[in-house]
Amino acid sequence: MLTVLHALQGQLLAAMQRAFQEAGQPLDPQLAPASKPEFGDFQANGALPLAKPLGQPPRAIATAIVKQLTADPAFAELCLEPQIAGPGFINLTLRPERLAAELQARLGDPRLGVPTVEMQAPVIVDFSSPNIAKEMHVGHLRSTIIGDALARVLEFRGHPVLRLNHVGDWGTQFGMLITHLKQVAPEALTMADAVDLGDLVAFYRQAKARFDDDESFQTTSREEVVKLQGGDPVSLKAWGLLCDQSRREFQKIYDQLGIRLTERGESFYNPHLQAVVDDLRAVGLLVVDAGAGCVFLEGVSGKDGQPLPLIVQKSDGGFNYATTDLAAIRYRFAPGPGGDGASRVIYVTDAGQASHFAGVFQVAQRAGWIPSPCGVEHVPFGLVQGDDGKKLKTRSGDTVRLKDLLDEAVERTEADLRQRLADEQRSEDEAFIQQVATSVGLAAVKYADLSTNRITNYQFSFDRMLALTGNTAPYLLYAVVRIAGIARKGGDLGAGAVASLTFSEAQEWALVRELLKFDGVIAEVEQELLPNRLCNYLFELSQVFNRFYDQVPVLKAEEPARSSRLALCRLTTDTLSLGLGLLGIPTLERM
RNA sequence: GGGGCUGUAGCUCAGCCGGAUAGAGCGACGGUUUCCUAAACCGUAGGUCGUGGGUUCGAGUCCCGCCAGCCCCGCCA
Repeated sequence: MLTVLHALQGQLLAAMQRAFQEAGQPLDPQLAPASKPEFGDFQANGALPLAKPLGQPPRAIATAIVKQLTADPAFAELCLEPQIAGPGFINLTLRPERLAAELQARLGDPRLGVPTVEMQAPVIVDFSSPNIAKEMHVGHLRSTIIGDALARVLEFRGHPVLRLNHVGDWGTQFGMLITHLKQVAPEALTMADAVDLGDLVAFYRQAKARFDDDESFQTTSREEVVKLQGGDPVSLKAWGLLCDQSRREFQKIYDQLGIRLTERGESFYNPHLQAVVDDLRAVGLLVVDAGAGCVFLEGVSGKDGQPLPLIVQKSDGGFNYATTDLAAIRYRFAPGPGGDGASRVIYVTDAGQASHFAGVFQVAQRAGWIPSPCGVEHVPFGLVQGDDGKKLKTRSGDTVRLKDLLDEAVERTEADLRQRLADEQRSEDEAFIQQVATSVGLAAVKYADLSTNRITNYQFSFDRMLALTGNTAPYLLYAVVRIAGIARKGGDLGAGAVASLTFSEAQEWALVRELLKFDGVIAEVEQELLPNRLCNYLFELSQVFNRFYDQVPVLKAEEPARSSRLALCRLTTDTLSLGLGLLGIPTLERM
């Protein structure tokens, strides 16, 4: 309905100009979707702010606007007679035939009315980013799920999206890992093929334990870091083996979640780190303080009111994460072939890194690495908390492994499903049970995360996310299943445009109006980067559909109502499937 | 000390650029099954939007103070 909205916006503004062109006041129709169904489809609040400057009652102003508006034949074609309500709101209701026409246009449209962007510069979404040689844990859950959903929405809008996995594949911890590897599995370094190093987490723990206890191991580890940074072939080979092993483990999770990522770890930027510091020096931003290369931040002061530095070169000459992040920004905005030529770079990381990114972005900005119309954004999200409101931990107090968390969701779903089958005396084969349990379980985890505003902390609860009622994945998936049921029972949902759509019931019109909101919601998510807006919409759509399904017969209806209702079913399932798909959630035929 | 985020119904959360009587879901209570999957639907109860000021036609929303919780603050990421 965005095109309708824009048309109305123009008509309202023109009407206001005709009515009050002498006023010399800024005119804004303040057009918005109606706050309640009884107010129609849209409301224009623009009369109210004019009351004082014009010295007229707001309802009189609204009346004057409406008079001009109704004189516009284009408006009369779109809307019924506007209503003035309350202190001076102008309520607009679209003509039923316009609504039906809008719906008709979406029936044959795989994009469901969502336009494709013209601009073709790449958008980078930086998300997930686990550390090599460590396991993915609950801390990676939100970044991975939210980042994937945002990437999908941007891709759907037509942006070329680069999904970057900025894995932690460099740093001092590799000294001890490589030293340990060389001593424990020297044969791995001489073999041509990748070897299975087994449980990397245990491997990491062993290396860490030795590093903490054994002084000579520490010394060797430190020397190993230097060798690695110096490009020693054996050290590099060992490093590569560790990365490969980690990569295989990460990939299992990504496959399970259906998430596609391009790995480009921190090490990728190593060749560019020195240039970052050189550039900063060249533009006069670099200050050496206590031996460290710093850029002092503007508008950020520390304890004694002194400006706070961003350290880009340690006093020992080494680089740190700020250097790497700066190198990444510089590379991502730089034109090809030595850069990505991005127009927008989005970082999906936890809110705790907000000040770090603010500092890095400021320095990149001042260094001139972010070209003018382009933008860099931190997309923060809150902590994952347990039922107790504290950071989520296992019963023994350990960090929750992502794999365990996902497995438990699937197991719980399976147990639920088996119970239900028994209660209903339904019989399904094993493959069906596994498929439904996996699909619903993972969908529930994703949806629960995506459906709350990402900025606040998120309270993780299997019971809530797997509930079959309320704003949950199972509820939405069930709406899709119901429509699939109608199709199985003889409803033809595959037909093209229906000759004429006719609606008579309130539930039908409610569904029509809800379906037409889809394009606006997508535009909002693209701009605000808030997936919960899409979740809320899909939940409301499911509710409106369930009301319709409950109260209005489809298959048993007489023509022409039957075809029109089937068209509503078809558009509902298409919208839910597309919307859930953009959240990374596949739908089911039966459950 | 400085900075950031959060505070809305018993619980979990929405709330768009400041707009009409602040909304859902869960839980509670009460209904609905010859009928497309009741994993659903309908209804009732439940609020000093942390708090005190300010801005204005109008504030949950914007500004200032305060309270509470969480997070960040020089060589980890």
